[in-house]
Amino acid sequence: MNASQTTIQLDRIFGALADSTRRAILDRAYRGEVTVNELVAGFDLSQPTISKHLKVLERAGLISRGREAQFRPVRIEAPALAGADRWLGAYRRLWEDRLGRLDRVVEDLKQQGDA
Amino acid sequence: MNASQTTIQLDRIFGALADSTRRAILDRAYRGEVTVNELVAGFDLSQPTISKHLKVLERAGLISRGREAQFRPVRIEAPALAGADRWLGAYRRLWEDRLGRLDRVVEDLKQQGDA
DNA sequence: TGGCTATATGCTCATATGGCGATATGTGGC
DNA sequence: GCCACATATCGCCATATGAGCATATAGCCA
Repeated sequence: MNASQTTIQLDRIFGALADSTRRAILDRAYRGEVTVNELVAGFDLSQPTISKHLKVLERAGLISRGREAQFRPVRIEAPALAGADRWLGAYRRLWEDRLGRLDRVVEDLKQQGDA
Repeated sequence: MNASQTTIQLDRIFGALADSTRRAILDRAYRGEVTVNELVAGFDLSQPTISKHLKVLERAGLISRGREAQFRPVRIEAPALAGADRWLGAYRRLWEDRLGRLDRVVEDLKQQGDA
């Protein structure tokens, strides 16, 4: 199951997403390219701290950095997010489709039967 | 964006998913209820270590524990996974639909134009 | 060149995490 | 009540993470 992304990549992707500041940075990058200082202005964290978060996101492949003069604009990267989405997608039938709901009913009945 | 899950819950969910052992435990629980010792047998990790992983998963709401005699069977929980999926879903247009692909083309052109 | 601005890196600190072995707790069966 | 088995918790270690301040690097512009 989920052979398309390496284990370590998924570790990094989910690890990067496990922090609200980094998720907020992604939200911001989703709306368009953004510079480090713009992020610093928006987050009430020091510039080095933001840079460190960006490094985590970059290492996970969730963002890439451009180079425009002395700016290093942050751009969101779809493939890593798509990888996480693909991993989660394998479980989607648990809550999404008719078959999944039916499974849950069966599970619940089994639970109650055992109790 | 993504108001349905609290920040801390998402921190825990993604944090729990950021470990390959825990993802493998979920894979296993997805195929049906499983006991701690069954997991220990399958993972080449000590029983306390597995229990600790289970605690992380439980705290994130990704599993729940039953009680059948002296067993505490592990059951996968859809809502937390669905929460993570919903969060990721907000970005899905980046890689999935026609509009997303068009956006990417525009972005790329803009990039090249700026370079 | 020199100075200004944007960003990165080094250091330190406090806390979190993953692993282990040893041991405690809980539950069913004799 | 006691034993055996399943699971949880404790204490410990090594390493990782997030934060800050101070400082270094890098690119523009005068």
